[in-house]
Amino acid sequence: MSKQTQTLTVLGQDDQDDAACCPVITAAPLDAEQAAGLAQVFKALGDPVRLRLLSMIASREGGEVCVCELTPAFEVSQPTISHHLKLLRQAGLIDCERRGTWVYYWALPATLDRLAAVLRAPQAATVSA
Amino acid sequence: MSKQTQTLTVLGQDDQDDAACCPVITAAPLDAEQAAGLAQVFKALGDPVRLRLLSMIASREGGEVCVCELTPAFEVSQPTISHHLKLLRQAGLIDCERRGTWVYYWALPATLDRLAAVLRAPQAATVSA
DNA sequence: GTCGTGGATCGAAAAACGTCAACATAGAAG
DNA sequence: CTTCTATGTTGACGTTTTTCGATCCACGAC
Repeated sequence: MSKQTQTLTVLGQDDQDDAACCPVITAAPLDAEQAAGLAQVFKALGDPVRLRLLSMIASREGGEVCVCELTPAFEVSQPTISHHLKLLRQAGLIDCERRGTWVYYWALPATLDRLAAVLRAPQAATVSA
Repeated sequence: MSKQTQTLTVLGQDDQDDAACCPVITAAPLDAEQAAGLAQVFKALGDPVRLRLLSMIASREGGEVCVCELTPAFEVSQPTISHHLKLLRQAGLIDCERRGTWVYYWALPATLDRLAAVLRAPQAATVSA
């Protein structure tokens, strides 16, 4: 199931060095390559249906949501939901696994955190709990 | 200059109550209205040129950048830059003012912070400096 | 006033996007 | 095997977006 189209890794999830790992918009101008990668992730968030899908998945207590729960929550067709889920997955925001008849999706919080870090102004310090 | 098309206020910049002010993606599913407003702001970030423009403006020490500095930094035409700046302004991410011959843009960090808060997973606590 | 420059606006063309109906695929149950 | 259900994929269509050249407006200089 995880072999469709390859997932983005533009945010440097694996090899974070020091500062090259996560650009911050308020710190320095993005170069074209960083901007292109980040833009694709933000673009994935730039649709109301995808935002609601992501929030339904990311806010789920158990961490996983079956597609059969997502589809009836919208007024668009099932192929459209499937298409949006694919885009969210290609953006590295969610992942999925087939278990029997059903497919379950979960959020990838590392991507969300890194996106938040890109936007965060430097006036607030973060302390890990 | 600030009378073109009206600026978005979907993030509740003015009247933040308690939790209704700033939805958090990992806390609860977004309703359709919240998602529509947030999607428009994220869509504004979903373009490489706009991301670079925003980072050039937001990272400027003095806080202001003249359009005459932004335009030659890209390989697209001046009307295109003007168009992207307009979209960023309609998203509430930047604002501008004409001063004599030139127009200066600056970032609106409150919008950036609120977007970051929407994405932030609950596992990290923030402490204001 | 006229002229020149910085920047926004106006169409228009090409590309990308969102959506659907139709079809394909994977697994469960007979 | 066949059949049924849950999802993903394909191809097409209408809409939106991105980009440009041409034009217009605001301002300073003269």
